[in-house]
Amino acid sequence: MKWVYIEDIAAFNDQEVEVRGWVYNKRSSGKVRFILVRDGTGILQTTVFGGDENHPLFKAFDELTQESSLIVRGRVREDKRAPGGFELSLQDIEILQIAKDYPITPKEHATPFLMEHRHLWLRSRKQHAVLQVRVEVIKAIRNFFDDRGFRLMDTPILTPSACEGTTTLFETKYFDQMAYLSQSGQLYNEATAAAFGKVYCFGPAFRAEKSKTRRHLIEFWMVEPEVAFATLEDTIELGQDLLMFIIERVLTHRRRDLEELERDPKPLEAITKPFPRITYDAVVPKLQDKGSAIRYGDDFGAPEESLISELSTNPVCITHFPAKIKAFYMQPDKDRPDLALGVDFMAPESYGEIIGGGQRIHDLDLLEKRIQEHHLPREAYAWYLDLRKYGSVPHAGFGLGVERTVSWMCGIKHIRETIPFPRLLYRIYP
RNA sequence: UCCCCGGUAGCUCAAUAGGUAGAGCGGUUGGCUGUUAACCAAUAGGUUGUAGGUUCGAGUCCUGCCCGGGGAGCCA
Repeated sequence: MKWVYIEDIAAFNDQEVEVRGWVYNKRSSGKVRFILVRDGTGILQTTVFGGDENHPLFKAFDELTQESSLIVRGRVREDKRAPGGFELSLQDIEILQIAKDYPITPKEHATPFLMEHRHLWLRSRKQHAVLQVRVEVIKAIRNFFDDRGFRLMDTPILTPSACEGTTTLFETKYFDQMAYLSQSGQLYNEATAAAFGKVYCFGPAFRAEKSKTRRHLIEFWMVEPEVAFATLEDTIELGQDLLMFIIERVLTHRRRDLEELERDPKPLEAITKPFPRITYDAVVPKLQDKGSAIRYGDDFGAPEESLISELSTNPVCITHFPAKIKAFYMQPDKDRPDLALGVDFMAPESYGEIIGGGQRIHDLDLLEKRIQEHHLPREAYAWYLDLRKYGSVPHAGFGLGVERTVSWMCGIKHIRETIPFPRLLYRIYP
């Protein structure tokens, strides 16, 4: 008998097939019994009819518990009463293992309990849907850049020095010296961009910040494109196209999962190019009018991010930040050197910053000056300075946070559900 | 790091004013020929996070510690 996956079951109507999976739930109404079988691709209702108590199928049914592993065989039948429209009339149940006392029941549980059982929680419907969206988002990102001629250039995770901040790095021993887990691949991207023109890196980033909010993970995934000869303008265009592409893909391929998550697709469908742009100088008074206590020169907090997202149903691009609150490598505006050519994309619906980027300094003297001003060890940046010595060109890029994007797509509150095994401030198990 | 909140059955919660620790779900047993987190009946299940203190008496009040949740700062 042919082994098929539940997501393909419609193609096998009225045929005898085999499904390998786990018991999601079972129900009984005396002489009619139902097993909901999940196989990783979906959930299928299987039925056992009539017969007497000693029928082998009934005996097997009675033995089964939630999450027991099994192979079922039978005929696929279209039936409106079955969730999904198809069910399997069972001829055979082969039990692989009886699961004893599966901790996650089909009833309510609190988050701490579920996080403690994250390895099992992944089997639940909603978690499954969120991670399916994650898969789609990642695939969309890869396709977007690959199809536009970007070269995937993996950047190192073990690095000899700080990229941006210095107090938020994970330290580890590297034989007889110290190394740090990467917070960003950007500096290395600048080197590969000079070698390959347009590149992107896609990997985990580590921040030892003691952040305890629904928008932070200690370990998160980030995609970072970098383009030689590109300006701030070009990088805004690129970020905009990328987000449009991701949204379109999720809406096309993962509509079922959005339904499972009760995510209203309308706010996503309403997003159109171009995204509104507003400078930092212009947005601060608007925020103050809306009641924010922000002062010129402050960076945005969560309340400001929410207020900005109220400005439009599209993501909003904030540009030209005070150079002081941005990273040392940000290119200054040529008319207003106190402003940095950076951009932050704020997602709608209060999902906050999902993209941060901008144009990098390409002038050697200016970069040297900034490294000094920021008290960074010059030796560690020798290779980075080389990029400005040997054929320096303007260049720009950004970083997109995968988990923040996925929580926005899914309309879920907490970022911890958007990665299979989240690393949080007070949780590294499982 | 700071602020706020919580820890009672396997899970989700309840326990008036300090006075014998309860319910639903899950488990088990039985019933039901189309269930949709099925339903109905019965049944087992507890050192109230931990260490101390106050009291005739503490789940309840006080202190320390442990664990967790929400938020701030910072950021994607």
